[in-house]
Amino acid sequence: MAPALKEQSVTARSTNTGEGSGAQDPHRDIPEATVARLPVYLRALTSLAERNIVSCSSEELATAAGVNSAKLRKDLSYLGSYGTRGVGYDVDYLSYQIAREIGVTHDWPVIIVGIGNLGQALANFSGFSSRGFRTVALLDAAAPMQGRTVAGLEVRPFADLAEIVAAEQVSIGVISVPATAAQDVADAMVAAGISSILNFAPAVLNVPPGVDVRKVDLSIELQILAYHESRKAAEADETVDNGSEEGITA
Amino acid sequence: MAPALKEQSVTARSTNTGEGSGAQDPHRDIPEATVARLPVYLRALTSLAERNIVSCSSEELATAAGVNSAKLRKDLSYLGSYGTRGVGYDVDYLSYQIAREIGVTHDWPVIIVGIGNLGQALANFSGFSSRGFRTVALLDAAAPMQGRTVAGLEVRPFADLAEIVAAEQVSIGVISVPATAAQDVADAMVAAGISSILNFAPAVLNVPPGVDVRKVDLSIELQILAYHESRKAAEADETVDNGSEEGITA
DNA sequence: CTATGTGAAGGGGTTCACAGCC
DNA sequence: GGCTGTGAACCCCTTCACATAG
Repeated sequence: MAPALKEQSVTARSTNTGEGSGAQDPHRDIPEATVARLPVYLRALTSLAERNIVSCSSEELATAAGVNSAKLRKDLSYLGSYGTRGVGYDVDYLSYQIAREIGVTHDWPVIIVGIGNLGQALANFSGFSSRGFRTVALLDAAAPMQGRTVAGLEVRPFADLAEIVAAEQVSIGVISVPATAAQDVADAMVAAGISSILNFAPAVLNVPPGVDVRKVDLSIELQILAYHESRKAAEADETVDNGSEEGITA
Repeated sequence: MAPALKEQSVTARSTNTGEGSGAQDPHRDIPEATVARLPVYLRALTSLAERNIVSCSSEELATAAGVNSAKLRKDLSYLGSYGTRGVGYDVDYLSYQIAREIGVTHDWPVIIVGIGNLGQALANFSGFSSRGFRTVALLDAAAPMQGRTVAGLEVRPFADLAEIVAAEQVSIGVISVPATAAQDVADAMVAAGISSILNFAPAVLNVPPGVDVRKVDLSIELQILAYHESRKAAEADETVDNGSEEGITA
């Protein structure tokens, strides 16, 4: 599972017109936890489609997505009733509905700032360019990188950021620079008009309200694993120490 | 209090062995959400220490970590009382206590399987080798990669996995192979004795109970951003449409 | 008087179990 | 009969507010 999914925006504009009646809201608000799983369902559906499966039950889709079926059905219920009782879901139809809800029926232009080892890997990552995103520019502040071609794109100077964002209507930026430079890059991105940032630098970013930041942090993930690994080791020791403790031994 | 003993599963799978008995002392159980933030606090503390700050309040540390102070204090309270009322926290002391709780007072050996663009970036990532982890081997199934040196380590055949894991006592593995190969790699890792996996492949992994899997998925993160970005656009349109904000439209 | 540590209240998310429809 | 869609119970996490200690 992805890291804790708190963190996201402050955009929290209460769109709640609410007052008075139960009038249908313009946009249902989907729980954040559900939003984080929709892409997983979409991928599972794509995988089923590739195997020429046209229809599936909530149980099957849930298994493919790695969740339980109750959760899957509850999640899908926030989008609407796209299944057929007693039958299941049409793979293509549900795929489209989820893609539409996420907003990836058309491609989003994305820029990557920081073309070091990680930035190059991201630029080459096919998943980027396939599922709803198109890398339109690579930027780096270091002169040696500039002008080189990575993944078919020329690396351009960081100073061109604002110009590119405006020209290509970019609203999503990826930061893969060292931690010390991350805040400056974020500031420049926000100033240029970007309102969603995916941050790979191990640094806390300060951004104004209305800008979303998601963080991917390798060493944090490893440390979380280490914590549980430590406990496993401790438990094993304990079990050896006082062999019993558990009644089921019989 | 001794809440349910139910071992929660951290990540996707891993229904831990329901260790019975209500022994509470051995290891207090720290909420998963808190565990996920401890590494963030540790990094913030390290950052403070580098600036020669020896003491800090919960407010200062919380700001550095990007959370609010109430949450920080609550989190730290699960570890014990390591602060001084009316004063704050000693940076070095608290750092050590958190590192000890996470289990990163000594380095964990890690192997990386799949030395493509991403694998090479991970191997070169200094954060890996600094904060409690040491990359001991790089493996790849493709002959052309084998024997090459990446980040000072020779790339070895995937077939050597079990041997290396045993020799180096590896319990944490990183998967950076294409999605189609990920499950096979995971199976081999588990068979070799690895019990924690960090998965970069866009695939759902099935692992037996007791094995932890954490997933880092680039396109999922982007899609979550896209969802919010779509809504921002929709809201902006709306605002333009019916210029009035609230209006009961009498 | 200051800032930590913590019961208690409040909100979300997951799970259950069944009503509703095919 | 089977499977979806969903209210309700349950549980965890966050936030508040203050007792507590220096």
